[in-house]
Amino acid sequence: MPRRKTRKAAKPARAYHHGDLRAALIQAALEMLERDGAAVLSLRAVAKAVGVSEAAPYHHFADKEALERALAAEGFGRLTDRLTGALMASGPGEDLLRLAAAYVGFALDARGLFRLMGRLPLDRAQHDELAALSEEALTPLAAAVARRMLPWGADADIVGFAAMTLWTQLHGLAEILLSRAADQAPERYGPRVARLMEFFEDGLEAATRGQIARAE
Amino acid sequence: MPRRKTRKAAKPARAYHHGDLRAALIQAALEMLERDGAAVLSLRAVAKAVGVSEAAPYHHFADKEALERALAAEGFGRLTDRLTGALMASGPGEDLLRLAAAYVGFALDARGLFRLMGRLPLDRAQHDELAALSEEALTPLAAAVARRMLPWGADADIVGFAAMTLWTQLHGLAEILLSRAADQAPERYGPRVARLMEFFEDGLEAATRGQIARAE
DNA sequence: TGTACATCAGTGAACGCGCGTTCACTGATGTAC
DNA sequence: TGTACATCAGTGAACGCGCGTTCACTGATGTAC
Repeated sequence: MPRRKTRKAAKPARAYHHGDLRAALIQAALEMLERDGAAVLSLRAVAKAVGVSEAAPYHHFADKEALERALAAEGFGRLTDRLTGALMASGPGEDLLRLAAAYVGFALDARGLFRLMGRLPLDRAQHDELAALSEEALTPLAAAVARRMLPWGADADIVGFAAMTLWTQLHGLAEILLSRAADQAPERYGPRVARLMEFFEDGLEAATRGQIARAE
Repeated sequence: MPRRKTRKAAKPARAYHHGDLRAALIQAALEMLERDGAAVLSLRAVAKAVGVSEAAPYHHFADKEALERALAAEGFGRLTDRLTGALMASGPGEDLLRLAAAYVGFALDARGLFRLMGRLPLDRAQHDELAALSEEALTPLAAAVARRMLPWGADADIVGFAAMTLWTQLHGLAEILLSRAADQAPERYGPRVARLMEFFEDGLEAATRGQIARAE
């Protein structure tokens, strides 16, 4: 087996150049986030976990908040993937329940990351990439709501509002579950999520009827 | 004007004994919470703000978390008061809207405190006083929902669930508004809250009809 | 193919900071006699 | 009413820590010629 000195892929175990330190820092930070919680994340500790000097991260992130925002971006991406996957895997009529389970499941599986995502400011006004990513996660929710409501004759405005309502509903439930350790077992929160979605679906029908009644 | 040396009330401006240091620490901490955010609250800074040594707070709070829990307790009390007041001041039919405005208003007026309340664990299983206080805040919500649904023939179970739904809904909306500075002007969130409550009320009716239909 | 060199991604040490908490102490207070 | 004393709520100094960030530096890499 010949040794190829110039190939980047054939790096020794502890090269001076890391290869992809940025990704490694994010990965380590994600792990620490779940182990220790979002409150105690530190750049130094992340660097140490990767086995690199304290100053090294500054070649990849301007400051601590830049790392946090990169982590949150990763988080919004994962949430979007999870919701999209849930929507795709849904049979007719079960999409809302699946989406709800996916949202709450994400919050509970990635508590540290979810809390970090929740505390960073999202300001669309200043071209915030994070704000855009957070809105992307809404897309599958909006799609499911539209699929349900449009055949009934709901207009786009009411569909959009219903999607926001679903989002705030799921977000509130997730936050509240995170505060209460006792409620985090699937057999505890599962029925609650199911019933919440029944309630929400009843509301969708009623809101559509209301819109039509007002139009007549 | 005679000087009364033994009267507690006639204390000099800077007495060795403070009088009510515990309350003063809480008060100062509440102010710092709103000024600097929940993330950077420190016992030392609170002591300094009150003008007392760094060690003094330990005569009143076992550790930092004890202070935080006292602050959160105060917060839940204020929230309960605010919701109760909103309910009392409501004319017929406007109670839900008023409660919603009160909940969101509290979150926005006391952002630091609200965030602190949201991140402390609430474990009813271990006789957590804070968990009990957080449930007290639900009472006015449940009362308003009951007032609405009971005349329609809803049973206690569905009323209880609807109250929880209202809570998660309002909590989610509040959290999301806190993340987005642009949405925090009353003229922005006011209509949203109103529409959310219309949607919720439609849901209440529909859920009650659903319950009755299932029972027949 | 070999070499000079610019560029990049690291290092290691340090700065200055604020933090939670503990300790032996002391001044003030209220009470028993 | 006066005094001794226990108790309480403060002080001030210190311990040890981890943090974000900066700096001058150096080793590795890729490229122009």
